[in-house]
Formats: sequence, structure tokens, C-alpha cells
Amino acid sequence: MTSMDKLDIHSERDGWSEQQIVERIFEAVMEQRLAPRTKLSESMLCKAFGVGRMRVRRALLLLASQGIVDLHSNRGAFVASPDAKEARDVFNARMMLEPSVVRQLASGARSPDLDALARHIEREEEARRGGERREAIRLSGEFHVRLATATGNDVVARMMRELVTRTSVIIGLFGSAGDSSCPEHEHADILDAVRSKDGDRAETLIRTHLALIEADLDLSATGSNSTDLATILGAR
Amino acid sequence: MTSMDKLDIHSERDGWSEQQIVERIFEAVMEQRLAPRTKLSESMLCKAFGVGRMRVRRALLLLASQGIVDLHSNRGAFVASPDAKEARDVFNARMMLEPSVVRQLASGARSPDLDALARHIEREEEARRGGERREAIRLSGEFHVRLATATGNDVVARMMRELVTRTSVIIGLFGSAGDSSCPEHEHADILDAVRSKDGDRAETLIRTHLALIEADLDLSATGSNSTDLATILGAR
DNA sequence: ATTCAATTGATCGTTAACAATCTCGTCAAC
DNA sequence: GTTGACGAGATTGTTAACGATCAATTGAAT
Repeated sequence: MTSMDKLDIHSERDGWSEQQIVERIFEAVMEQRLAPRTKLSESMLCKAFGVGRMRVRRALLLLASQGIVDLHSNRGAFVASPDAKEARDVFNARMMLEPSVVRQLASGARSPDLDALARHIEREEEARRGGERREAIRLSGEFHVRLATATGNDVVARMMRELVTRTSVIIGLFGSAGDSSCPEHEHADILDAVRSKDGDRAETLIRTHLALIEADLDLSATGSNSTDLATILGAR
Repeated sequence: MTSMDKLDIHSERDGWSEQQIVERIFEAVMEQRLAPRTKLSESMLCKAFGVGRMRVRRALLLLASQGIVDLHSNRGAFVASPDAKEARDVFNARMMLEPSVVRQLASGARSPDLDALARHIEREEEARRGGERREAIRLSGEFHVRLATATGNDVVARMMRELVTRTSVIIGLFGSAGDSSCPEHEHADILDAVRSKDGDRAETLIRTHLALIEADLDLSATGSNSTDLATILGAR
């Protein structure tokens, strides 16, 4: 139960609660259906969700506090477009957290949680085989979140959720041509290491896993801001 | 530059900006001037800061998203009162992050940053000697935040800021009689280890440092929520 | 043709009033 | 004496309208 869950659930009889709105935008960003720099106009969201401006603004403020969207005074909300440094910071933070997470899981994790992870990996590979790219991307990120939630630590779980989502934005921006979701069997390997209580191996595996994902990025490329140039010089 | 800093600064000609309000409440909580479960009524805050209800609500929502305050529908905002599990989760999260932070600093940190940390420790001991308990508590927590900011990783710095503040609340709730701020020379020792590029020692020192602080808590005590009774008795 | 300035249109930030909900004090019934 | 319901008061959630700010367009002058 993170602090967020402590917020009382508002009446949902009409429209969507703001948490649901946050969730939807969260997922859309993770699935890369909402591209960075996409404008999220208030009135647009109001109509889309059928709610008042209040809830939309609260949702946007919440998303902004998590680095998913950027707010510009009197100009509106936009899907975040992190620069190269921010990308490195996010990966660095994950490099700090995730090895400890899997090590802790290897030390002692509940079987049901591990089984759920195994099922998750199955769905993941299923989606990948089925060619459902969006679903595969989403599930691939969600796996890391589930690793964190499996520790039972809600604080860490919330942090990972935020970091993974920001990673999705980063991959969308800096991902090279190759399929951004390239874990292949890596997730399964990590889970195997956890199951055999080999903390060292699990830690090493997830380290190389993260390093691989980061290495697949082209951080020197057109930082986020150059989108401005593209927009100005190009179409529109 | 964290994502928060990307938010444009609003006009400050009248009253305080919401970020300033957040900062003030943040500090008040860290200095334990605002006790857990303290009600933060909107109208009260409006008068206190001389701003409209809008800014107060945005500030409260932001604080709620960071676990500093709890929001209850139609009842208002209250300073968070974490339970024992939440306390353990926060310390666990810090145990995951901070060793990596000091190890990274030991690997390579800029001298000016380390000098600033040294000066900070001086002010800290000065405040402790001077008997300024509040300032000592605040500086003691801020030291850990400054460690994180010294890495140059804004994402990690923001996380640490949140974790440290929540730790302040936790100490206020579960701290045993003894002075909660008992680091003595530990901060200086950690900085020494970092300066001599002894990553292993720095990691060990901060681990024991955190363990000591956590051990000083009485987590079995009357958790924050006397609602425990209701929960224990099976109410709800 | 290019540049600069003013106008226009749209969007956001703020305020004020209204409606819904909860707390607390009072009072009657058991 | 305790328990339950009830109503006044206060506080929050929501809505609607206003004012402010910024981007884009239009137009003229160089």
C-alpha cells in the first residue's frame, strides 16, 4: 500500500476517477502510443474522459510530479521529452535499485509471487511471438515493476513504476532502429536465478540486462529538444 | 534539474508560489514542527500563506504524491502517519539506494561538492553543539540528500529527498526517547571514506549508519494509526 | 521577399459561488 | 448512564465564468 493508495477513492459514479485517468495516460505512455512532446490539452482530455477540468488538472499535476509530463505555464501539458542526461540519470537510478531488488528476491521470495512472474513472462513471450508490439513493450516494462512489487516493498515498487515508465519514454525517443524490446530470454534467466536463490547471478544478469537496453540507445542523437527544430523546419 | 524544476515558475508577485508552499511544509515536517496526524486545513493554509485555495490544493496534492501528507476525501489533508510496515519499506529503500550513492561518490566526485559536504557537516555539528535541536535534525537529514545531489543524478536526488523527509516523519513517530539525531561523527566518517575513494568502507559505514537509526526506532510501539485497533479487531 | 508589429484566437490560471459530505454538539429514548 | 439519532456548522469537492498569457496569423513597411 503506497501512500497513493491511501488516498480515498473518489466517487466514480460519473466519469473516471483521477487515478484512473493517471493510469490510462501512464499506460498510453508506456505503450508508446503517446509520443514525447505530444500536447495534452485540458479540454481535449476533458472530452476524452468525460470529466470536469478539475480532475484532469489534478491528474496532470500528478503525472508531472512523476516526470511523465512537463507543464509549461499558460501553454499546457506535454508528454515529457527527457534529454540525454535525464536518460542517463534514470538508467543510473535503475542500476542502483534493481540489483538490490533481485538480490532481495533471491534471498527470500514467496512462491506465489514467483509463479506470477513466471506466468507474466509467458504472456510476454506470447505477445512477442504474436507480433503484438505494443503489448510486448508494455509487458516487458511491467516485468520490472512486478519484480519490485514482489519484494513487498510498496515504496520501492512505486519508484520502479515511475522509473520504468520514464524508461519507456526514453526508449521511444532514443531507441535505435532495432526492436526496442529485445530481452529475448533475459527475463526468464533472471527469474531462474532468483528461483535458485543465486543472488549474485541474478544481480549480474539484471545489470547486464539494463546495460544492454541502455547500450541500445543513441543518446548522442537528436536530443529531445531538436524535435523543436524538426517541427519548425519540417512539416506543420 | 529534476523534472520538477522544469515546471515554469509562476508569478510570485502576490503571495507565495506553490513550490514555495511545498518547500515550507516540507521543511516544517523535516524539522518535526508539524507532528504526524496534524490537520492541514485548506482555509488555514490560505490565510497562513495569503494565497488562494487553488495553490494550496495543488501544493497539498503534490505533497500527497510524495507521501508527506495523506488526503482523505471530504475530510482534508493530514501530515502522514506511516505505520510500521511503511517505515520498514522506507528504510529498506534507503538501504538499497544510499550504499550505491556513496560508492559512486567514492568512485569519482567533484572536489567542490565534497568541500560543500564538509562545510555542511561543520554546520551540523555546530548546530548540535549549540543545542539547536530542530536545525540539527534538519541538517542531519539534509546531509543524506546532499550526498545524493553530489552524484549529479537529479532523479536519485529527488528520490532521496522524498525518502529522507518521510524518514523524518517516521523518526518523529517511532523515535525512542534518546535523541533521534545521534549520528555523532558518522557523517564525517562517511565523507572521509568517500574522500579516500574507499567505496567498500563508505558503503559499509552508511549501511551501519542507517541500521543504527532504524534500530533506534520502536516499530512495535503504538504504530501511528491507533486505527490499528479497528484493523486488529477486524472492523471495517 | 523579408521582417517586424499588432491583432486574433485559443488555452490556461484564478476566483467566486454552489453542492455534497463530514464532524460535532444536542437531545431524546432505553 | 449510555446509546442512538438528528441538525447546525464547517470543510471540502465541483462547476462555471472571468481575466491573463501565449502562439499564430495578418498586414504593412523596408
